[in-house]
Formats: sequence, structure tokens, C-alpha cells
Amino acid sequence: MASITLTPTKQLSLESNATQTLSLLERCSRMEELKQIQAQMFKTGLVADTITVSRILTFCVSPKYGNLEYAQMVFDRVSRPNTFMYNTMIRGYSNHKEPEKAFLLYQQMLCHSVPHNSYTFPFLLKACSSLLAIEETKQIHAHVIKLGFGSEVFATNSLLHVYATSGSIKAARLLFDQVPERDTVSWNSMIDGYTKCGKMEIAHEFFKDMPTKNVISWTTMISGYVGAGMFNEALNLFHEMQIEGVKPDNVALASTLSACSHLGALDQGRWIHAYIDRIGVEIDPILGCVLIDMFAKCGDMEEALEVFRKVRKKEVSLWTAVISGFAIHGRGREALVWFDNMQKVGIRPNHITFTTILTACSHSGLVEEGKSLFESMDRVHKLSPTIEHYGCMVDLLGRAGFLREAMGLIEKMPVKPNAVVWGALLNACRMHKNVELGKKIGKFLIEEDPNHGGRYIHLASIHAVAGDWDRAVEARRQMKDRGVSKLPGCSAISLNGVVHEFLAGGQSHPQITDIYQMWDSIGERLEKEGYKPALGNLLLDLEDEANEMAINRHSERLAIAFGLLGTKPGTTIRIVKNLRVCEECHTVTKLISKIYDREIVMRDRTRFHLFRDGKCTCGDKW
DNA sequence: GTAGGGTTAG
Repeated sequence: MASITLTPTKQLSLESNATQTLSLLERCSRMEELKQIQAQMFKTGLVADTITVSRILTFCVSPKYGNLEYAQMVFDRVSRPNTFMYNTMIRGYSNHKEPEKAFLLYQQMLCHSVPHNSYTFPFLLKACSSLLAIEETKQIHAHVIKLGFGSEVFATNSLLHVYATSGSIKAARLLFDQVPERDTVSWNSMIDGYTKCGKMEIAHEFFKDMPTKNVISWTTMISGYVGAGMFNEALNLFHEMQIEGVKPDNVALASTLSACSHLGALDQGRWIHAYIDRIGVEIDPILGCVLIDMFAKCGDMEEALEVFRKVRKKEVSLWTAVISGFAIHGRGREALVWFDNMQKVGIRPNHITFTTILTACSHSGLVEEGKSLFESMDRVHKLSPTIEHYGCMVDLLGRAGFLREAMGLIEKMPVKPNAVVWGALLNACRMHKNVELGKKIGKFLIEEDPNHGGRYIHLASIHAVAGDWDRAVEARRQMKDRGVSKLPGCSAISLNGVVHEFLAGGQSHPQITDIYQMWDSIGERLEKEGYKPALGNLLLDLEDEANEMAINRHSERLAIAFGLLGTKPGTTIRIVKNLRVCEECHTVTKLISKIYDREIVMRDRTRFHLFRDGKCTCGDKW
């Protein structure tokens, strides 16, 4: 008796019949096995019946294997594919890289008069959704109605989802109001749609009004808040969810942790981490990444590494999260060690890993290492550098003072440099006081995008570095005159588990009078230590034109004053959100840490600073 | 005797 060997337990004898073939297909776990089974079927003269072909197609289009070419080959050899097979192929294409081909199959299906069933439209509309194809959606919508699927909840839900999340929220609303049957999925899609176009109040109305909420409803609303930058609202909603007794799953936890991470709400984040351990949720790579990111951003690399050790599936994203943690702490050497170790265990770095490791090198002054990594991207790893990587390199060279080399790199970039790349060079000009080049770039950037507030601020800061306050104020004034708005500076501080936010010029905090008084006394102490503010007074009189320049520092000073009020000497103050820690702020905070004997932790968009006893760990040389 | 096998939302 002849037989082929698949795996020791899976043998297919010549006598096997269709039923055995099916059970083999069911247990099949690799593409190779599938091909062997098919070869054997051919050899033994077994003709694949409808269900066997269906099984094969299902196997090939599953996201895990995704061998659509092979599925298409099998499909092409079926003389008259039935609805199921068409549906399966449409599903396959809609989930993978060529959603357009789903439309092609649908066309064939119509040509051959193969009937639809209730599965056809959800698959087809998924393709519309990934292509943001509103025109096609409208056409399919017409078919849904014409073919009598207008009251099928799956079909109408899929339509709702495409309209709501592809920029046609009004069409979604119209449909939502008229469909005969609505379920939780319909409501969830509406909430998702409204959060995606920034209509947070309406989204919340829907959320409040819906008859039954499930964990996805809660998560949609929470991640909607996170996407809109409303982190406190996100956290509050998570607490409400707990009170309602809805058990959060990994997605809900990841969204909430991301809110904690943005807010710097380390206490709440720790609570959720403990909760995850307590209820025994497995830390999947996504949850692992947000936990690592949160601890790293809040300053606790040890806890971040502890999480890394606990995650079973150590994917590239997890290693990258750790490397990113070292990067924001200016621990470039360790980042490099982890980058090497990751490859030693057979994990290949991707584009994001390179962005991260280049940032780490840049922030730690590891110029040679960065250059050699950048060069190795294409040569060793077969990854072509993107504009982000060029941006990192300009930043790396620029920070190290190689302005000409950075300029040269920009000139020979294969793609048009964007504002991020120029911004990196401009920042380098500011650091190294290259006023001439800085002014040129600053003006150029404003011409490119006159409505972008940040550009004016950049130019102003260059003039400020040169001590040319008149021009600096002028750049600010120009911005004001053109009606360009800038988001007000914002700082947040975490104290006893509560996050307090301060806006530049803000007066709304209940203890605002004490805070201003505190800052006055801080100012006196600082001046006694010999500190002289570069411009204007310390806290800034916001009415005073000359102080326009330093308005950014207003919010962080309110936060520090508040922190000093609420803590004792020898303890830690956490400024958990801040736009940028500038040179002035650095000097002031170093002094405060010494005079008031506090450890001050400060996080800006890219860095982590720990001020202790008049020093800072970030390693920046001003 | 003609089902079976596969759906939508974070």
C-alpha cells in the first residue's frame, strides 16, 4: 500500500475517500500540507467535490495563510463556482492587499447570474471600507435594495459602517434612521463614525441613547476620546464601564492604557496593570506595547522591562517599544544593545524599529553608530529608508553640529523633504546658533505653509537665539495678524492619582491664586540664587507684548508651582505632559530642584527629563 | 432527500 507522508500522524492512504480528505483538510495547518493533500487527491483520482473545493478556498484565503494566488488558481479551475465560492473569494480579496479585485469577482458573479445570499454584501462592503470607495458603496447600496437585502441587518450594518467611517456620516445617519432593524452593531458604527469626524458630543449622545451596550460600544467611545485627545474623558468612561460591570477585554484595556500614557497617569496605569494580572488576561503584544510605552514615558524603565519579560510572544513591536523607551530616556547605548539582542534571537527590525533606533542615537549623540545603522538599512536589511528615516538622520547630524552634512543629506534625498525634515535642521540651527541658515529655513517654511502656527514660532525662536528680540516678537506678531492660531501651551501634572491640566494663560484652576503666589515666591528665591530671566519677568505678564515670546513657558510654570504646593521636600513632582522643554525651562527647573529639594520628572513630546539636585539626566548640552 | 462551509461593529 503506497502512501505519502505528511506528518507522522497525518497519513493519506490510496484508499482514502472524500470524508477522510475533508478531515485531513480540517487539520491541515500549513500551505505545504494542503498542496500535498491535493497532489495525493489527483494521484488517487479523487475528484474534488463542491465542499472540498470550498474547504480549500477557505483555507487559502484565511488571514493566517493569505495565499490568494493559489485560491484564485483553484477557483479558476472550477467550472461553475457557486455563491459560497464567490463569497469566499470576495472575502479573501477584501481582507488582503487587493480589495479592488473583490469588485471584479462581484462583476463576474453578476455576469454568470450566480445568486446572492446574505453573506455576499458584508464581504463586498468590507472592500469598499478599506478602499474608502463611496461611489462603489452607493452602487452596491442600490443592489442591496434591488435584490431584497434592504432589511438584512448584516448588509445594512455593513453599509452603515462604510458610510460612517469613510467620511459620509450624513448618509450613515439617513440610513440609520430608516432601517427597519437596528442592533448594537448599528449603534456602534454610528458612534465610531461620529468620533472619527470629531463630533464627540453627538457620538456621546448616541452612546448614551443606545438600548444595550456591549464591550465594543464602550471601547469605541473610549478610543474615540483617545483619538480626539480627550484623555480624561476616556479614563472617566473606563471607570463608568467598571461600575456598570462590563468586563474590559484587551482592546478596551489597551485604549485606556494609552489614555493613561498620554496623561502620565501612572497610578491609574499601574492599577490597570495589576487588574490585568488579577483577572488573568494574557498580555498580548498590543497590550504589552502600550504597557511598556506607558512605563517608559512615565519614567519607570524597570517596570517596562518587567512587562517585556512577561509577554510570551515577543514580536518586533515589543522590542521596538523597549528601544523607544531607552530612546526617550537618552539611554542610546542600551537601545543599541537591545537592537543587537533582538536580531540575535532572530527578530528582524522593521521600518519603525529603525526610526526608533535612529532617534535613540540622535538623542544620545551616537553619530557614527547612527550613520552606520542608516547605511545598513538598505544594504543589510533590504529596507529602503523613508522620509522619516531621513528626518532622523538630519536631526542626528544637526544636533551633533554637522549642519553642512545634514544639508547635503537633504539635497540628495530621493523624495521631496517635508516640513519635519526642514524642522529638524531648523532646530539644529537654533541649537548651534546658526542664525543665517535658520532664518532662511524659517522664512521658507512659513511661505510653504503660512497657516501653520508652529512655523512662526520656529522662526521666532531663531531670532531669540540671536538675541534679536524685536524680530522675534515681529514673527509672533505676524502670526497674530494673519489670524494663525496656535494651540495654547498645555502642561499636566499628576498628583495623588489626579491629573491636573494647565493651559498657558489659564485661570481656571480652583487654587489659581495660591499658585500665582507660589510662583512669585519661587521667582524671589531664583533671583536670590542669581538667576536672571532672558526676557521679561519670570511668570510673565500675559498682557505685556514683550512677553509674547515666552508664553509657552507659562503653563509649565503654573504646573511646577502647583506641584511644589502639593509635595514635601525629598519627594517627586511629575510634570507628565509638556510641549517642549526649552533651554530656559531647563535652567529654571534645575535650580528649583536644588532649592526646593524635589525630584522633578518632566516629559515632553520626545524626551524624558529627570531633574535632581540641580542636574538633569537628559544629557542635552545647551 | 440538497444542507453543508463562510458574515457586520472597537
